[in-house]
Amino acid sequence: MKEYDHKSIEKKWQQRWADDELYKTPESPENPHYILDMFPYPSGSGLHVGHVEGYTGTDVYSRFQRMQGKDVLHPMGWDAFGLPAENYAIKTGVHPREKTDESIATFKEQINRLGLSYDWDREIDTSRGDYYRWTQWLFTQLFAHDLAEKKPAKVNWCPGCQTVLANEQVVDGACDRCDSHVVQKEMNQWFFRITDYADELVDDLENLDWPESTKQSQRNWIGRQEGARFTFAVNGGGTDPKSSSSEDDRAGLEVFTTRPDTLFGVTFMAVAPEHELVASLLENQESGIKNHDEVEKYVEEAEAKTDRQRQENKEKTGVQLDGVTAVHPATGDEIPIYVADYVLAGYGTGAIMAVPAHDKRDHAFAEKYDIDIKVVVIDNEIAKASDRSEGIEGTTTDSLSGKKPKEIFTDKGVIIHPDTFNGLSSDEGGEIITEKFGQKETTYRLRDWSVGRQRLWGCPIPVVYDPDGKAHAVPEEHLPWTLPDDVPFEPTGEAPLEKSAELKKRTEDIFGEGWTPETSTLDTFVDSSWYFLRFTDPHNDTTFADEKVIQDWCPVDTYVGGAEHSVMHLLYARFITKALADMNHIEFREPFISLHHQGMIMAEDGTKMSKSKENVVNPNRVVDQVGADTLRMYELFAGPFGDEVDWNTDAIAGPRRFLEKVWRLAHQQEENIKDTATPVDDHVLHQTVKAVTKSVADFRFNTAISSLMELVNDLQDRETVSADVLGILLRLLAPFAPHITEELWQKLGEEGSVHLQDWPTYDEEATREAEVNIAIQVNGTVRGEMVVSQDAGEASIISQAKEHDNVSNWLEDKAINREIYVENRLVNFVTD
RNA sequence: GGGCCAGUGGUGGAACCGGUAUACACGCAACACUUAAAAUGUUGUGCCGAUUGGCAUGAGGGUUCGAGUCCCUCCUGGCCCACCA
Repeated sequence: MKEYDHKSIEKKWQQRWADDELYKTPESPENPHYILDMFPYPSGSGLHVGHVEGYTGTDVYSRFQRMQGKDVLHPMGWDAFGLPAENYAIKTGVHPREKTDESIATFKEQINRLGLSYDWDREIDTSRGDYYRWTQWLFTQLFAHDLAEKKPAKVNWCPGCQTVLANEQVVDGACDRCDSHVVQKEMNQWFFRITDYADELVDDLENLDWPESTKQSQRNWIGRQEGARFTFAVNGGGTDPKSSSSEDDRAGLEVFTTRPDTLFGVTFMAVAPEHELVASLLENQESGIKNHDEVEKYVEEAEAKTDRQRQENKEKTGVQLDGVTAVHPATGDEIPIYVADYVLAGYGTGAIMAVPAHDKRDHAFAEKYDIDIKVVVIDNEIAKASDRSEGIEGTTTDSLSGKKPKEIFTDKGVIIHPDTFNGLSSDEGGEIITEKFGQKETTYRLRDWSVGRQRLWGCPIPVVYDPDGKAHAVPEEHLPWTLPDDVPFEPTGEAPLEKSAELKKRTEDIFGEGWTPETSTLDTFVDSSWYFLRFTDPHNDTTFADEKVIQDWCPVDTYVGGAEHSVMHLLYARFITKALADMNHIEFREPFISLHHQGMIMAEDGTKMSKSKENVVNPNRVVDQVGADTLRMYELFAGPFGDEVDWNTDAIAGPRRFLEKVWRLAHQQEENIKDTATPVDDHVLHQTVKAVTKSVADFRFNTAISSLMELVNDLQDRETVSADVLGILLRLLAPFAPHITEELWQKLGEEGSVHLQDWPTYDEEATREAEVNIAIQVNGTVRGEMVVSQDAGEASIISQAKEHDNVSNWLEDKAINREIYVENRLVNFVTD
């Protein structure tokens, strides 16, 4: 018997499959199934065992679907624009193009050594003109439909990367790439209006077969809040609130709240330092604000701070706007207004009605500045007037401060008597109060998507400016609007493309004197927001992808990638899909029907694998030592697909031994075939086919593998194994271990590749065993076991059970109250 | 503070609709083969007792003939979000 030599076998079949174009995507699919991995950024450090689990999962699933007769689209490509290559260029002077191509070559070689069944004819590279031409086309479409716009905005500026960052890229006030402290800067920026789709992006999550945690992350990110808007008139500064002139912001201070039921508990207002009311009070000489300088100083200090610095300061701070008051819309009470930096300018209206009795932050502020606290809700009911001084103990206020409110609710100047709401639930009261004094409002945490980057290694924004400074999309015939080649790498603070003479000249040549190019590039999330469409028709040079071909394959049936993309990438791709649907380019509104996350592979010590800790496992090394088939099985067997697992070199022995057993089994079989006609009617076999089929369909690869191990353990104990049975084993195993199964399949003398065979089927009837072992319980505790035949009736089984030696001892002198029989499982006798 | 998830042998984990908890694998031990080792094979392996018993799925309650699974309270850990009104 030959030894199992994984090296020669894997090399041989990888070559053969490539020559035979075994994984070519069918042209006109009748039974399409689109299985997609999140395509990687080809980093310089190469593929990492963490990638392997995800890619192997989709590979197993793709092979399984093909064997079940599906036409499978399973492509791979490169999310190739990005900062690391540019930073590497700055450091070494090597052009990002060169470095990127090198990295891609490394990745591809590593992927191919794993025996993954990608159709490489469909490879895409987002940094190539034939791809980004259509990214630019997408931009011009959004621009034409008012979904892309340039607007002045305070943006996150990373001094380290010399660029603008999206909110999503700022982690705890620091750049998520270089960790520099992010500062705020006012700039003109390109945005995609994702907020137009906020409601649909929330509502459509309902119908997606995605992990609940991922849907929840998206909901949290979008942050839809139902609540109410109230307008508080502003008094003071010599302006009569009732004669509000339209351009005077002080006529009404608008607030958003999710707790309209607490309206009668408002004792002060707080506005963000950036709020326009503050600015107008400070600017207007006659505003009558008495502490002008103090307020100005506070605002200046607050604006110098980043959000992070404001958060770090746990103590709430603020300054009262002296001489100005707000008028309560229900009671007419005059209420003090404060500027306070705990109020966020970017959320809601940038101003709040403060209810210190029912909000922790407001409470802390009120305590500090000695402001009234009015309890208006007790135990989720609008408090009765008499309760507003009594019964406070043990309520929210009590738990907040241990203090009694300083002033009890007053009905001075009440328009509608607040007692009208007594005893209503918080929700009911809130609704009525909203109706009478304000209006319903929904607000979102989601901001528009800032897509401009002052970087070199990205897709150029296809926009030029006429001599008046008006933006025009570059017409389609000039796409791709190529990335110029004459740009120095070193960052200077201005956009790298600013320094390109080539780009300037090109713009003037085409559009005329005085025209200038846009010099920022697109966020790489734009590149990856539509790539799944391009895979359906990657070589099309007249459109981004033929509409009919897209319709053939899309939406993606099965999408797999890391949970770290739960928000950004997945949200952006959903938005672009909806926008393209609204522009009538595609006919579906969700890109990914079903989604799975692969778990992270941690280092042996349970920490993240990282280059600096030198604990990264290179898949090539493992493939050399034990083979790709073993590595694939090891990673899928280590635990549930979505769970994080620690790499464990010792445990690789299990799958390797298993494959060696299969190897020996096949060879022994070859040497002493006694009965090739043994019918395939064995219940173990049928049970295995059933279990593996179900497990793979559910992405439960670890249990699929253990079922296969059980089958092999069983076959090993038999004197002979027929070719039929071996053939079934090999087909079940083929998706997991494509090389060894192909080798053994050929050895069996079968026609064609094992990967082109039909998936084995099972007969439900045949999975049943003639005799089953059932448990006998007395009062729920197992007291014995017995073997019964499948056709024995309930009555006979129960009487047999009573005869059981041990059980009869337990039943002696007891009256049986109930007899419970569960088919194929157990009998339970319930006694007194 | 909010959201989501998890806690089962020495280890990774299995247990589908509430029905014999610990499948499968790693590790460990003994034995066989061997001059020896490796490899392979066989047997054993939750804990306490040693006889047919008792106790075990983070802790404590509950529902049930029966709970790892369902409900309540709590503890621990992880991930994401967070001065979002």
